[in-house]
Amino acid sequence: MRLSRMFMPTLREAPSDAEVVSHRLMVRAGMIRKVAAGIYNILPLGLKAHSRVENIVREEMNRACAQEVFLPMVIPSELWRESGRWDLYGKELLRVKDRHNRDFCLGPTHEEVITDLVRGEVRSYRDLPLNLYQIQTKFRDEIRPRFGLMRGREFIMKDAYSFHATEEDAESEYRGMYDTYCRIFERCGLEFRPVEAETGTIGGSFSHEFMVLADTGEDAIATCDVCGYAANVERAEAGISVPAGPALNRDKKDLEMVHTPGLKTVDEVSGHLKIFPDRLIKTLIYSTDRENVVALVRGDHELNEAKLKRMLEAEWVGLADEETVRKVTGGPSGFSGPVGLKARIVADYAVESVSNGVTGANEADMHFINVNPGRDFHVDAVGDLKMVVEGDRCARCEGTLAVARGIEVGHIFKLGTKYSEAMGATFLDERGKKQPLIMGCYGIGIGRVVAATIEQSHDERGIVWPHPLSPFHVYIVPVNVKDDRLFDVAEDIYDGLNAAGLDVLLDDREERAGVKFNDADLIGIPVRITVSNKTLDKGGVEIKKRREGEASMIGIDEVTDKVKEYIDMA
RNA sequence: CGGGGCGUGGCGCAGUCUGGUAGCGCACUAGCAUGGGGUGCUAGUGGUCGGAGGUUCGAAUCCUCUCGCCCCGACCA
Repeated sequence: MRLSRMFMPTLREAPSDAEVVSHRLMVRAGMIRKVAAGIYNILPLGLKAHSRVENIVREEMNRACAQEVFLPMVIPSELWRESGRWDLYGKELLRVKDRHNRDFCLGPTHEEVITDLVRGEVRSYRDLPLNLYQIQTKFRDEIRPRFGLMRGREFIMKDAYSFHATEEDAESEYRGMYDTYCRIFERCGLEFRPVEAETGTIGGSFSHEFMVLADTGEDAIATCDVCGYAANVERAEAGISVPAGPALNRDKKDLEMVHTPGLKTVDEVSGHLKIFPDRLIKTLIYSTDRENVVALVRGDHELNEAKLKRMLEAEWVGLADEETVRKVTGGPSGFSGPVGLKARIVADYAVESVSNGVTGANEADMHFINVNPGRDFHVDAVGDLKMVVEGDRCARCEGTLAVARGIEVGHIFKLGTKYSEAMGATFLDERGKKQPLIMGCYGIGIGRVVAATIEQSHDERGIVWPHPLSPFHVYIVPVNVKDDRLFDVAEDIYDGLNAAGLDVLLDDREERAGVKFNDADLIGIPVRITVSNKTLDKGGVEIKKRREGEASMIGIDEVTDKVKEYIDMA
């Protein structure tokens, strides 16, 4: 490709709304342009990077015997009503009406469509197993799109769905996809980590996320360096830590009510009473799809709603509104406590070991002190409810958890029969018995892989593409296109590299060398060949690797071999 | 959805408080020079000041409404 013909509008400055480095660099390199919040045009350079990722994904999915299909983006509401998600998915589901006033949605994910397709065709266990995937545009009306392609509303995703006759087959497919995903991200040149994850609105029995490690990541992951346990903090189990000795042995004093005017937060109350926050019992009133519950965590801990939801086996949980708080506790929010409550009370393990603690008194501006679990209030269920933090004990071994940030680029789910049962997708087994299909689903955010790559691989001058994802292999800079001698050599090299099957960008613009060097660094092509009279006089051209600082001289006839050698070894 | 902020040429911004003929840098066009890290000089192109309504002799500037975008929050009682 000749740069003079390429639509690659590079920018010296980034738009002020671009915050993270991948977003800034993608805009500056002319890879993307914004159309609306979370909605982008993808320009040639950006599309080439996307294609590189897609091709790797295709190759590996095909190798794993998955087959590519292409499903519609506009989906009739009936399918979503069948699965129950029309009502459950919430505002992220963009709903539209057609001219007949019928409801449709823009597909944020395709379990319904694929299940509908498969239930119509698959009759027998002989038709199984099946793994179908597509690479397609998804739309999720995100609450707050940001960071360019990292959290867009419209984005390109590879999603695969598998169907099996037995649990064993389904789990073996899940493990197969796990391996396939590892291979995909390794081939992309990413530093990543698979972690145990929450299943969210997709549902299913268990799942793993594939996280690219990056400080700008929106997810936090907890890892144990002793046993290798790794999980999204939304999911991560907390080990039961042994409370400090004196706390256990403290004499139980009499319950007492104290005046705490206007003091609601843990910090305010503990500051006022001059005690550590771990003496407080934080009392959270939750509404769920079936009842209101009281959840207790220690004052210095945070509640993990996903854990609460699982413990309660609820469809959804959410903090209760003021009115509900009053109904449950009899007092205003900010002064809730478990003492005397009739509602169901669940508590984190750590709450049990608080003695002579502090809680709200279910009365405005009042707290109890010297509260003791068991004596002053009952707990219906105890479990792991806290959000893990750096330094917590690992739940699986004696190690300690570290918390790092990551970008979720892939997610695999063992779905089970959630969709097949809801939508009547069944097959006949060997004995002629009707069974629901056992499903799995496996997603990769293509654009996120691109963004995460840049997030992980850049310097102050621009992008530094890992070879497999780079839009071009080589960038040729003739320092002066008006000099025929030099430009002819550049064109010969260009032809030679093209003939060798490489993707080459020839900067034939009438720009100064400095401009070209800066653009070359910005768009991050792995190899740069500079053609100038200075080097031609010494019988060669200059080769510079984007990842390395120093350039070196090579003979003109060596260029193709040297470039191939460098590109292939990555 | 709550709070805050911003909409002025393609991009980055000043001007708004205190109303008086719309400005800077980059980019773009032409010419000359230059030709290894965003070069110099000269001459240019390009703006309904997000939109609608109002106040005023006069509005980018004041008032009302509206649209869009960004940031924070929307879980710690």
